[in-house]
Amino acid sequence: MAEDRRRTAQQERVKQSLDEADGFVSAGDLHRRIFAKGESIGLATVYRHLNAMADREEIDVIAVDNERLFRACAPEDHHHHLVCERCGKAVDLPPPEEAWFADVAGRHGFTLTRHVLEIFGVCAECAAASR
Amino acid sequence: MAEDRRRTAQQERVKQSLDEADGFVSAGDLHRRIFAKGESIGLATVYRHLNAMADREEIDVIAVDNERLFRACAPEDHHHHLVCERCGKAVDLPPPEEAWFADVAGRHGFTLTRHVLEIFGVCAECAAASR
DNA sequence: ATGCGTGCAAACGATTTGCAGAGAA
DNA sequence: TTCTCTGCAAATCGTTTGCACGCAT
Repeated sequence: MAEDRRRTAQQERVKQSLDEADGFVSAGDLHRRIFAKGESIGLATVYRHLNAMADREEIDVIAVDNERLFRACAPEDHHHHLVCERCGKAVDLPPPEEAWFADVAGRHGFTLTRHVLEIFGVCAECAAASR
Repeated sequence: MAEDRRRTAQQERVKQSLDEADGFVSAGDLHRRIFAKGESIGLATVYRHLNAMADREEIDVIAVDNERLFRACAPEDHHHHLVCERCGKAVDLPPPEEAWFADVAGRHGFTLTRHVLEIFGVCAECAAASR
């Protein structure tokens, strides 16, 4: 069954780092973050755990440009982010428009299953630093 | 400027084949379709035109898994789609909320660079077929 | 001891780029 | 002629996989 999985340090590192990262991160990002914490892991292993968790639907995945971004899935506090492309800082966004999605979907005869919204930009500090 | 572009047969082939393809197609698909019509073109050239048109926002691009899909699209009905998870059918979404992104970003001191919005669901037909 | 999990490097598929030659202006 | 566009092949990039070894069970 699905329960013959082993509990390992790497498993934990990937999951924890993904939790710490607020918002979407790429596999490479995550790998870098883990090393930044002084811990070690192979890039391939990061991918393997990321894919495994995605298969089990424990995390969210979106495809952007030529890479995939992963995010710890927290169904309850489902909200969106405004992410700084320079420093990675993320700001939570209020979900007032949440209903709009279901509305639009329904208007086109669709049954809504999931949606993803991420906004990227450059925060005031980074903008000031680069000039 | 933008007007020192030359008009070539390849340019036309890419654009026309994209028009003929109903829905989203990958660069490789398009390349194959062009050959299927007895015409010829280099794969790199297909990519170059696809990217050029995408930059000019003459076509739509969505990232799925590890590849990008392109589709002919009128400049007015800008971005964002409602995608059926079963059959892949994509419906355009009106952009009335477009301004909301820049607004929210600005309110947090961010300079907007790009945003990702994906809405997935099951279309009426697929919903009916699966029951 | 048994076999899943890991690291490394090679393999891969999609996309990009360098460069010399072809063709539009 | 001039200078952009094209084709081909090599180069990148993100991701996956083969294989031998280590470690959890």
